[in-house]
Amino acid sequence: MATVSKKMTADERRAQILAVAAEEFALGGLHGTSTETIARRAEITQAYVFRLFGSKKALFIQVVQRAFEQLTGAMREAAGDRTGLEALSAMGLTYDSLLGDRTALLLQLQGFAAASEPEVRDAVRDSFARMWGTVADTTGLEPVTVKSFLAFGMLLNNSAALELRDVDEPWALGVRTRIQPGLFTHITSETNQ
Amino acid sequence: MATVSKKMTADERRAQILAVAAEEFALGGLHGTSTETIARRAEITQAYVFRLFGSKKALFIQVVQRAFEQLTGAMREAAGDRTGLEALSAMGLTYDSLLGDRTALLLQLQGFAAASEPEVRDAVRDSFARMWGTVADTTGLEPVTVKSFLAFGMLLNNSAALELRDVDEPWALGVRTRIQPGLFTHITSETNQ
DNA sequence: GTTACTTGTTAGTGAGTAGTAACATGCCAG
DNA sequence: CTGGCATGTTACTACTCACTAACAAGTAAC
Repeated sequence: MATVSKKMTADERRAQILAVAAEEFALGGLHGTSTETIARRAEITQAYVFRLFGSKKALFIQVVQRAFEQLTGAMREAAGDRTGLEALSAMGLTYDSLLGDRTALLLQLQGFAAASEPEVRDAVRDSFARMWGTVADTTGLEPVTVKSFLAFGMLLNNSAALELRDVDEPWALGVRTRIQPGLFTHITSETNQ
Repeated sequence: MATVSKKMTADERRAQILAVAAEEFALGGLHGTSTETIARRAEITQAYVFRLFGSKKALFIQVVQRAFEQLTGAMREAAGDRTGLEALSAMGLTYDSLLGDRTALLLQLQGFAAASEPEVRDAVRDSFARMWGTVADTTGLEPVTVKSFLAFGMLLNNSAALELRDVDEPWALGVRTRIQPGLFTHITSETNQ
């Protein structure tokens, strides 16, 4: 038999479901993905998904949170001991490199898009706050600079959704233009602080 | 009788449905909004929505396109005869002022989020390209500057989704920090062009 | 090898879904 | 005032959905 079909521990199964659900939710979002689809890809019954996660929304929130944590963790790691603009530069390169695996970027986007559900909104607020905090703390730079950095990240999420990699037009090239992080700090806020 | 219930022309009805659908799709997205909901709010039967728009996806695409056009048009109008940074500054103020009416911003977001559907993706690519073109043409500034400007726009969309207006924490204040557009041009691309 | 427990399935519910076809209603031109 | 057309509804289909309860199967300890 090709299918081994042994029993997993609940934790292993949860991890597997989270992985599958991440890919599906990234494309379909909260409402465009069915628990049946996720269950089928994990080769279990749909009922068991509910036993392990309680509800579809709860699963979605976990998946989105993990995506944020993955990105935030990767940036913190990339910065290492560096601070200031050097840290920001390292973070930027990491974030860019994640274009290869669009999943985490799309999950951020789906999190924002589903934020009209209060529980999702609260979770995403929290995750985004942590991401902001990480960038602010490790770089030690001004809020405006952090804002600029994250703004480019949000644009990157959207260009991942549009698959701009495949578009060869001037505007799409413009969106893909790399930013030189050394000059981030020249953006200043109106209220000089 | 309180309800007048006269017949409208198809064009009037279409306009009414588009208005209602905009509000609903802005919150629920393509898959989180039912045609039944839209029809009920427009006080017609759900079947008639299909007669006028063909499919839910077609209606969604029209709604998203109009949201992009609304924003793009408002920016072009705000710029007026101005060019360069003055035009960009005027545009930025307009975009910001739209935070009051979150609908158009959220619809952009929902358009990106539903872009795994090829028809949606193509439509949003097109709309976004037009927005890029408008900013690039009216300001005449470098691609990197246009990119920065639009990146802040994308962040604004997301902060509208999270209702950051209601959040009174440092990071949320940071996200709301206004950018001084005069210093946009100090962001440069890595590949000096 | 039986007990106790965890992992998993079967089978179903009730509600909601996008989309269709056939019919009704109001309105205007002649 | 009537014929024809545009506006709208009724009634339905075939299906999918999230979620539940009750039961089965594997596994580890003793």
